[in-house]
Amino acid sequence: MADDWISALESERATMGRSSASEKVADALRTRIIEGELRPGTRLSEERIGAALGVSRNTLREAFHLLGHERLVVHEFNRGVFVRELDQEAVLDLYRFRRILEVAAIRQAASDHPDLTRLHAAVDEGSAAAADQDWRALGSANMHFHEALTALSGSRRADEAMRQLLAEMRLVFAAMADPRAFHEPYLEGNATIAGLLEAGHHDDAERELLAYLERAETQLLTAMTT
Amino acid sequence: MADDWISALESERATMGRSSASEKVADALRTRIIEGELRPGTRLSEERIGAALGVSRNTLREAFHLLGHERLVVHEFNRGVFVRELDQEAVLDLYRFRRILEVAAIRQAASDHPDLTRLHAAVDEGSAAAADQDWRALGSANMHFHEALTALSGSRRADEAMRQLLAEMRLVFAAMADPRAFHEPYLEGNATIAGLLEAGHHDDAERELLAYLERAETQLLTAMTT
DNA sequence: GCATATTTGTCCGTATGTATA
DNA sequence: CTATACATACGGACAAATATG
Repeated sequence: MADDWISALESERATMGRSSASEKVADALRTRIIEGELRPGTRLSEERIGAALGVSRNTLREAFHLLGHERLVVHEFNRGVFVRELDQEAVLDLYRFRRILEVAAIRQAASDHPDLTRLHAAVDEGSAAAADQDWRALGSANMHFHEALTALSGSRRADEAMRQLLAEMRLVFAAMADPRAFHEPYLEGNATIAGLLEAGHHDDAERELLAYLERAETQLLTAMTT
Repeated sequence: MADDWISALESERATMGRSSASEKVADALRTRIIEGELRPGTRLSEERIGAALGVSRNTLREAFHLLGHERLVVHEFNRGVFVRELDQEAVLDLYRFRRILEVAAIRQAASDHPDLTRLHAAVDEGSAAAADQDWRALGSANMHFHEALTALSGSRRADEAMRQLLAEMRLVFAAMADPRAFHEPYLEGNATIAGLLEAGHHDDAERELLAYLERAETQLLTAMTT
């Protein structure tokens, strides 16, 4: 059947005993969206999901708001809540914003000379994941790298904006056929950028990052046309 | 029959009829927060406000979520929602992020050579407000200028981030004793930046902007210590 | 520290309005 | 056009957490 995911949701009921019910519901739905189990475009019916999770519609609506805040779902008035679908224009804007945040972080690092251990840790995490051939972990490590890079800007808001942005990018990644082919090439790029920053060559690091983002963007866009 | 009123109603429908009850409630609360009528730190009781506005608690809670997304209120679990209070650290981060967004916009403008009419319009709007001695309008014009400046980056996300950021800054402005003394000096700075961009002197525009933001930031921070 | 009152978190039932087959 | 399914919104209820005396 096409909606096996709804019966799979029922197994979550046991773990949802304590603390903010709406957040628990949001967590359950978020992982299923990020894992690609809930495909973009599917409508999230209040009645059916509420019944499956054993929560009231009020609580469920609060969870929908949380996910809407993260842009993982879109709310259409009087029509319901749908898993977000990213079109090419959305991906373009995602990368425009990434360039703004990550370039600003590198330039800030040029004057601050901040600690880079988090950045190197993310590179190591990626190497380990690649060695284990765990492509999902490799994707996570890649995101951790860019989170750590953005953190160099010293702005919590920039951090949070990047976290949100990367969560949205998972919507596209989940639809990618071959996660290895997509994530693996960027492992070397991350190491290069970290090395250049460590050596104080911030201009080179910026150039490498921009080339890196350009490659990733075009690769994603061409994958979306097919 | 003279049923002109039907078409008159339909024009209303385009603007008003689209909004849900929770959005209307959020609008009402937002203006009261921005105008300073609801001071930072005050708790927004579900029961009292619900009764005052004639909406149910469920609807009111949805409105609270909307305002929470805009960071105008903070939600403390099992305690309620409060009008957000910005401390000095919050203002520091606000300005850190403004520098990132606005500097990125100017650098993008240096390569894109985009249309600057919106920017000049905001400057004119400020001049008119100053001539009318309407300091509230001057504050709005100032915000429109920075929105228009950020728009030069070409990123919708950057636009939205700046809109949110400026809405939060109103929380501090509302607490300022003398809006004239605060907003008036920046009118000249806006005109200078717009002129430098028009002339293609983007580096000078960036320097002027950074000095401008530095002044505003320290002025706000010192005003907050008293 | 305790007992009380208040307020939020959550759920339920229902009525109304809206979209779609 | 009708019928069905669904979202929106209301009001009441109770448990749990918090604030107050």
